[in-house]
Amino acid sequence: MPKPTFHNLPVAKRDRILDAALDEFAAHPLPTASVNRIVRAAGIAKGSFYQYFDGLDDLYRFILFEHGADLKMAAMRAAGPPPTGGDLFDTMSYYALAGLRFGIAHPRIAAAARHLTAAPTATPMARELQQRSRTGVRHILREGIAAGAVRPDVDLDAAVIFTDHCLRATLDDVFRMRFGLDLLELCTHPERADAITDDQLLAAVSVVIDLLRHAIGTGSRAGATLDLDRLRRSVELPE
Amino acid sequence: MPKPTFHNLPVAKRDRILDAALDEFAAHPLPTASVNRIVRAAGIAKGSFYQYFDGLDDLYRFILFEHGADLKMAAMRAAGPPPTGGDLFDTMSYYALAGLRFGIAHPRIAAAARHLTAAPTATPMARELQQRSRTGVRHILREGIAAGAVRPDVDLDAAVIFTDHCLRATLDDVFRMRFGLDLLELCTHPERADAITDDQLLAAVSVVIDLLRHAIGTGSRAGATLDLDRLRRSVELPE
DNA sequence: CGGTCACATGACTGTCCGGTCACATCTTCC
DNA sequence: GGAAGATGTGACCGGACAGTCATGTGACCG
Repeated sequence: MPKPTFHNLPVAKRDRILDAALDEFAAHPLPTASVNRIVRAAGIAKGSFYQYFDGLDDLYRFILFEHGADLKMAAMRAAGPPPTGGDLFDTMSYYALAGLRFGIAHPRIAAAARHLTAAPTATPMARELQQRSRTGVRHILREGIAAGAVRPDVDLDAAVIFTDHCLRATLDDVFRMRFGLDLLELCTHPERADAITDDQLLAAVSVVIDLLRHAIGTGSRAGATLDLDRLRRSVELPE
Repeated sequence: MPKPTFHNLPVAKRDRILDAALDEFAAHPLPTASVNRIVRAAGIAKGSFYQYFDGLDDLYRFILFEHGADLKMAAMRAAGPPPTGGDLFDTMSYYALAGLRFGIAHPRIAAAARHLTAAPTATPMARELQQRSRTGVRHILREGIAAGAVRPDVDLDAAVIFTDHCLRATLDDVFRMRFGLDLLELCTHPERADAITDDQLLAAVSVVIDLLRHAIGTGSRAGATLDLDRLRRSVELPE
């Protein structure tokens, strides 16, 4: 956790630091990120950095798990509840779409998170992020099975891993392929996102969700509503 | 490419260097790998290293794309052709199983490759590895469509990405989950692989392939034989 | 006023790194 | 033998890094 000194900072200065940190973490995974570069970009003294944070890890964790998580939750909430009448997979589409939109609006956060999820060496932070995601997915799949939308004969553990990959890595790649747009490019050229229409985004999501639907769905368009808050509670680690 | 001096080396010395490099690349992705550590472990002078290789990239590329690729191809060939009578997905299982076995036998190579595929920043080498894999998958899917084993209405581009993720990342994770065994642990404790039976491995593969079958298969158990050599040729970059 | 406390600063230390190069050693061939 | 070329070597250079700390600054309070 950042030290109290950080939270006491004037907003402008705090934002300058967050901005520099986001730039750094979007461009570099934790092991190659540099305190020196951040303080240079933020225009603060090195000593000050260590008065705000315990170290890079501390800042990284704050950016992803507090700053980023808050922004994302707010965005999901602002999107409103999914339209009624769809089945479980329609609801998943809806949230996946909101997730994509969030990544487009905040490419640096998405890029930082991807550095973590993609890291092959399982750091505690990566584990935590993965666990959060998979706990949520498991929750959804269990509801799906109960509602008759998901085949009850799937191996749940494997299905969780599979669905998680679909919703994150595969969707990411399909997005990149369809729009020829890497997250990092989006960080430096945010205007490129303007060319993307909602229909195109939805189409990209649908392709992946359809594969998912065939893979684990029952074929009966059973309905299921995902309660965002319940989902969130299920995901959050015990305190 | 390594310089001729490297290939002229006495076998024992060359193997010492390869061994040290494999240790390093299994434990560290390219950006944090260190020449110093390698030469220390291999017991050679730093200057010698630069007489064998242009730099770390050079060695990394050699390890993955020559040394590793040769070993893997040999292993696949040694496994023999897939049993006849199965459909396309059975054949995929067969090769996926051979791939898993290779990873167990050569965990350091598999770990190094994963560092590359997982890296979120698309280096030229990562791109090349991904392209090789996806070209092969595309080849397979097209044959699958022609043979009636794969739904012709799938979006081919998306299906390639999807299948590629299933066969590599998802399978990897399912393996890790089922056996509680990370690749890196396997590097340091190869004896742990002894506890794994072929049946268990096949079961892990089958779970993933079944999801894949549901996702993109037609349901008709159409047969298709994958010719390893033709596949390899389709994957190799034009020279 | 003086004293205290929170924050700011950047020079400094010790470490590691990649890459070089002048020199040593070994091989080969005449 | 001895010359020439190939190979081996590690001290050395410049640069980057994380983290520290003595010193400075300014605000607040009695």
